[in-house]
Amino acid sequence: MASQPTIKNINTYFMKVASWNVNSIRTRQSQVIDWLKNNPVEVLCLQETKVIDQDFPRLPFEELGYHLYIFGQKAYNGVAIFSQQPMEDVTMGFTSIVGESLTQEFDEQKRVITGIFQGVRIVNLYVPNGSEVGSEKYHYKLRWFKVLKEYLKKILEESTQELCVCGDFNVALEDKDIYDSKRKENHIMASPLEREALRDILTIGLKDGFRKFNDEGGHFSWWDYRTGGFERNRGWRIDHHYLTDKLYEKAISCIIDIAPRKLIKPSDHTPVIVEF
DNA sequence: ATGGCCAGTTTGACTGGA
Repeated sequence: MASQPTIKNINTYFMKVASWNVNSIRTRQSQVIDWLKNNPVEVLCLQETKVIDQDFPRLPFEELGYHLYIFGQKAYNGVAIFSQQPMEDVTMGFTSIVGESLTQEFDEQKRVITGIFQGVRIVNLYVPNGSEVGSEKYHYKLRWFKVLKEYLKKILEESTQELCVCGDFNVALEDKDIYDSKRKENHIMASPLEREALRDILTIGLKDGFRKFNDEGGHFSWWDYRTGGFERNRGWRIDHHYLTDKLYEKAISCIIDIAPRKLIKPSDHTPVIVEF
């Protein structure tokens, strides 16, 4: 776990932003509440909430003092941001940022939410899974990344804020982000075109917060339910925080908290927390 | 070597996840 700010860095401590694909907020409600009590992060970005907005369990999180910004749909996808103070300029989906001509096929799936917290623009993403390399869903994922780049470019052009772009990217950028990379060379989430699409987005000026602090392999944020994956540490690092330069320089930690993955009936993902 | 689990809905059978 990340330590509390020390004397040395206390003047630079500003906030923690966590990202967690919970695989249904209703099923994981009590785990998220418990986690927030132990980890009172300023901002929590959730993915795969899997519930329409009117059925989202707001109250228990509001009772913890959080403001909720939610963008959900029935059964699939769904993103949310919880924040300890109100956020400004909250926007759901791609369309209002980049216009309808690019995004018609994308905003039916609720995967994008952004807002400004204490002068930092938070972008919370649930990138399409892609199913299998070469499938229709795979090509949808690649097109989605192209629109994401336009979206982020537009946000960067139009704002003075630094960006924290986080979420479930469904891409492991490097071989060391996968437990057995040699056997996954053209696997979904590791294929060259997916990695190229994500790397291309990062060229607009974003850096991986986790890799500021850790060069090692073997650090994962998702483990398959089916394979006994967690027990064998057969995982992937696919949940990321990408930061613009000043935030990257300011960052003082980025850690993966594997404790929730050890619980009974866990999400298959576990939270990742950046502190700056 | 293979496939294995989980959540939600279309419910005891599908889709989608990754």
